[in-house]
Amino acid sequence: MSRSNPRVLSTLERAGGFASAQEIYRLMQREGQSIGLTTVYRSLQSLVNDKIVDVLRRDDGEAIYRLCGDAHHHHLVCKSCGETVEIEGGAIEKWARVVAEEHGFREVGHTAEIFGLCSKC
Amino acid sequence: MSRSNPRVLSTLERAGGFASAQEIYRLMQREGQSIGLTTVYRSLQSLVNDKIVDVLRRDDGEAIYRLCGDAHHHHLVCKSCGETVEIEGGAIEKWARVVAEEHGFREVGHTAEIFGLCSKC
DNA sequence: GCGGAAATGAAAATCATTTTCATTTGTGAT
DNA sequence: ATCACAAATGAAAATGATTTTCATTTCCGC
Repeated sequence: MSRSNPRVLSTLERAGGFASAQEIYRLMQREGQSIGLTTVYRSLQSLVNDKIVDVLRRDDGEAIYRLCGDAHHHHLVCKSCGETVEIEGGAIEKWARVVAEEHGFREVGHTAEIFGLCSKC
Repeated sequence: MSRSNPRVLSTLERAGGFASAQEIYRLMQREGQSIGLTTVYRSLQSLVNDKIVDVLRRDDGEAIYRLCGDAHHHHLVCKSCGETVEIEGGAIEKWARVVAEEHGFREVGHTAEIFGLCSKC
């Protein structure tokens, strides 16, 4: 077994609590930290086992890791220029919980994103 | 551009309307149908573009393709067994529209998915 | 039939992720 | 300090899904 390398968790936090393994690796490289990709993967794996972070999937299938219990938010993204606004999702949280309960689901999470054209585009 | 090979759609239907590209390919092989993996991927891609099938992700990141009615809906997916329930998202629709308007966005769309463990898992 | 566009598929390329394995580091006992 | 051994590390190879390339085949309209 292996333990999580604390620098990985710290980097994930610094990344906004939301990043892929590759991104964390590149970020650490750029910061001059010496670490192997293998260790990044192993540390994330271990953080997931310990339920310190959550795994989600991007649309392209890449795994993204998110700090658990992080007040999570959603994104409003411009299709054209990519401008992104972080938004609260109070309504969504409740909707997800209610719908899941109705169908007997437990340990529920969700993803939601809104996209459109921003006022400038 | 390429059109969907009808045998791919037919196989997806026969598979219970829920399968990965690799599974569809293997299934067709086993049935003695001659087809290339590339064509399977291309056909599925095209079916997705035409909104005849939906793409979801298994826990391991593999893409699974699923027949779906064309009414806009969301999914409640079991993280463990993949069971999927189609759900109405009335609350989401409104939320997305309101939030987008607040930030001056137009031509708004959204994605939303709920995942958890179903009662059997 | 002829010619070009679309479809096909084998093989190579890509990319995230996992595995292997040899090396390094940390720790506890002596 | 030193020895012994477990845990951690990371480079490189392996894996597996998906995409790309490209040469060949099939289809269709003329």
